Amino acid sequence: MVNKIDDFPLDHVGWRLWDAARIWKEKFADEMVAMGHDWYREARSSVVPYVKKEGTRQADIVAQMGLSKQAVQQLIVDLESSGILRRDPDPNDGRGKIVRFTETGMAALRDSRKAKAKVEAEMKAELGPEAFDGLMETLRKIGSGD
Amino acid sequence: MVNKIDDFPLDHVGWRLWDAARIWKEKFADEMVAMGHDWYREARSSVVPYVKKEGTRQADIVAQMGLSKQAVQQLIVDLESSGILRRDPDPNDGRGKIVRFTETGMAALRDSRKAKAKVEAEMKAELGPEAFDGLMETLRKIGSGD
DNA sequence: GCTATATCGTCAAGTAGATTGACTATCAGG
DNA sequence: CCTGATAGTCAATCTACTTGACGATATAGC
Repeated sequence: MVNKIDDFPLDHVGWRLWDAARIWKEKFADEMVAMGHDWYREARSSVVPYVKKEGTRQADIVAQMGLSKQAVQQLIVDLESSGILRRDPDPNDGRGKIVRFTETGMAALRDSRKAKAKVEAEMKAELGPEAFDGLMETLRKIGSGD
Repeated sequence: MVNKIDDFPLDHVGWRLWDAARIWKEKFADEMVAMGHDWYREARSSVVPYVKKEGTRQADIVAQMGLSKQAVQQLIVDLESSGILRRDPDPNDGRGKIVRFTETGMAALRDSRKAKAKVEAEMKAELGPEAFDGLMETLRKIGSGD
């Protein structure tokens, strides 16, 4: 029987954005786990969108993720030992390594797209297509303004 | 000269929401630091909105934050040693403690409202009032649907 | 009252996801 | 070739949590 907070309401954009993002991630993770991807853990998978089908240089992933190279490496190593990614030496640069999906990783990727599509569809249904599109447009504006 | 990611685009609701939330928090934190609140650090302050002016029982904060009581305690202890919060024994419950703002904390709170208002105003100006209100409405719908 | 059980806060230790620092190997430009 | 920058690695640390164990107090049932 806890009183509602009235003094310092959480009903402001910042909190709402954060909460909506949290809900999305939760639903997505649930979908992934439901499809059998127990390896899927929030942050460990954050590197996945940056790996291209042809493979991506580790340094490029670092540059795009905005994390330290050590942090990115840890994520990659984890996904490597989970059998999702593998790394080959870069033929054009003796220092570099190319990060690629394994076959398992490709399958996981296909499932992650399904999961994403499903969560998006649910949200679209809940909000209505116009509101959903409006949301996307507004969010893009926020992201590009920075 | 990094290629743009085209295979696995990040332009979907989940990522956009997360990114917008991140931008908001960043701006807010910047404002707080600009006002001299160096103590302000993202997570440590997450407990602040749950503390009412009259004081709030620690257990109630725990219940509302959705974290373990130990985690909440750590946050409170940190803010206590930063001089923002203080704790008194609950007169109605020998086990309990009441969390309150110190004078410093009240001042910080007033500034945090200013910061929030400023960031919101900026966002409203950037997006236009209709888009901003639409955003809020949509986000509330997402939050309540869960 | 008395006892069983639950709740409140605390202490301690462990984990996940990041950080910084130090190092080796390699590359690219004078 | 040196010189300096870049790519990746290893190790230690930090922060924000977690779970487990515990003592003190409160509450319900008898």
